[in-house]
Amino acid sequence: MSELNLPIASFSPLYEQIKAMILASLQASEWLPGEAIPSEMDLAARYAVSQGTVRKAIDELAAQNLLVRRQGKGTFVATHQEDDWQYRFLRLAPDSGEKFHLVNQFLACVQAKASPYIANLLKLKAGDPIIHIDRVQSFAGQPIVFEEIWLPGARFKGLDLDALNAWHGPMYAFYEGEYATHMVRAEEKIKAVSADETLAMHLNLPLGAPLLSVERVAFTYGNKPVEIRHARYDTSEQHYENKLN
Amino acid sequence: MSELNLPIASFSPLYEQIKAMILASLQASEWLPGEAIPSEMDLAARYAVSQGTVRKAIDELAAQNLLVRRQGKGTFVATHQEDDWQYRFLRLAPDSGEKFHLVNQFLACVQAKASPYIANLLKLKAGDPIIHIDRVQSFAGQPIVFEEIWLPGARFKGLDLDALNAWHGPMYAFYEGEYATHMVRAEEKIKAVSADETLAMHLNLPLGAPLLSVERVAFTYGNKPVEIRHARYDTSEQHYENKLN
DNA sequence: TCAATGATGTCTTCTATAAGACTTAGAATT
DNA sequence: AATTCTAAGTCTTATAGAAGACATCATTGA
Repeated sequence: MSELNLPIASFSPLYEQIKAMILASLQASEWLPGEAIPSEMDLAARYAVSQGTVRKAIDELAAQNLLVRRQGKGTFVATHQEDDWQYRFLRLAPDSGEKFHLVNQFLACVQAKASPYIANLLKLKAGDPIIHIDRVQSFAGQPIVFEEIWLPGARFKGLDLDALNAWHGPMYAFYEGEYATHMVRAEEKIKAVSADETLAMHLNLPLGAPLLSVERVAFTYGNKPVEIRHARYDTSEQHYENKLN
Repeated sequence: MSELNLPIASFSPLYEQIKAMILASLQASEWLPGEAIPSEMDLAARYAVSQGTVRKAIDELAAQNLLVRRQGKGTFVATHQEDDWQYRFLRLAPDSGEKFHLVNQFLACVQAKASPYIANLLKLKAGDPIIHIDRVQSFAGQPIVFEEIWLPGARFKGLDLDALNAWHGPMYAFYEGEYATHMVRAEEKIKAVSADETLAMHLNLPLGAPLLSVERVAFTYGNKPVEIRHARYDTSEQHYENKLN
């Protein structure tokens, strides 16, 4: 059924088509992060397929962490404003195994023009307006993370140091609440580097100390890159954790 | 149905019970890596449930990379002896983006007694026999990886330098073929360190050069740890790649 | 009287099954 | 040699009922 009224993905299985349509609604902000989407039955009626077909579509979106299912309650749009999502993108952990809470200090937030390198990663044109943030994060009084962030100026209009300092919580919750930008996934490239003068100063380490360099590109819906980060971790007392499946 | 003849997981959904039973067969080597398992229909008959229920169990095992489905052909036990699995556990990639093939050189393979640290990770007793391997891997003539490997002596009886040198291919394919040990998943802890004298020598770098330290624990079926690795990567021309979802 | 308890209804996702479509590969036919 | 057929596998879709969450409302007990 319903092959005629579907402009996209006409020759794929029904549940793939449903998946694409739900994704489109998500991307169009028809349902906002944290909100419930219509029930499986409602969606089945809307798309004129069975509940099980909608279910399979939702299953895959939930597997990608775009949706969150709660039996008996409903299915919700994933949000970074939840406690258990604080550390979804932070793989750094203390060697001791204890929980850790990083304290944030923003050093700068300036408007600038995109370098060719940054422009390329963010799919902008060199010279387009961007916002550049510097921050240090500390644990137990010790500065541990030095991080630079680049954001497209168009999407994050008005972001300045005051706005950042007024916010208390994870960065991605901030983007979501203030700039309607939900991060879906990210790619990281990790290297070992030596502390230069600036890094040594900010992280309170000797010149040449080994640091973990983590370059991240983060994406919203539709594989759109919207944030570049370059972090340097002092890994003398902590490590980057990764699971391979 | 069939609650009486199931010793394990009696109060979980049927498909979970099936999943556990398939997993048990896998662990017991009833079907070997690379082989096809019985068809969904056959398994359904065997466990006296419907094909769809078996399917859901297999789906989850396939999602964990324990099984591989091939439409029209069958479902197969995952194996490391496949081309596309060469790089499943190797996250190092050249900055340039090109494909790379690492050339292996084994330096040592000795029998020893487990230190408390290694014993703990491998769930052995300190002093139990282990095998300790040193190797260097090169790309384009340059040594890039220095790696130490610890294996439980009991499981890898007879492994020596000759056996290693006779093998040409990925390590995990070797374990699978020669020691009936299939790796299922791994955990890595990553740090930045400075090259000491030994490392500088092996990797042809100045003393104190920054290196990526990667400590891995690898597990077979049943969450059994069977390999410890401590690698040091020279990341001046390559990086460790990671995707966050 | 009032608060705590328990039954009930409704809306949700979750589980299980069945039927037919699609894929693959090899045998049979032309 | 190319084509068609067939058998055996997985994949897709639909349906029915079970199970969880929660609000409502009646009942109970002090």
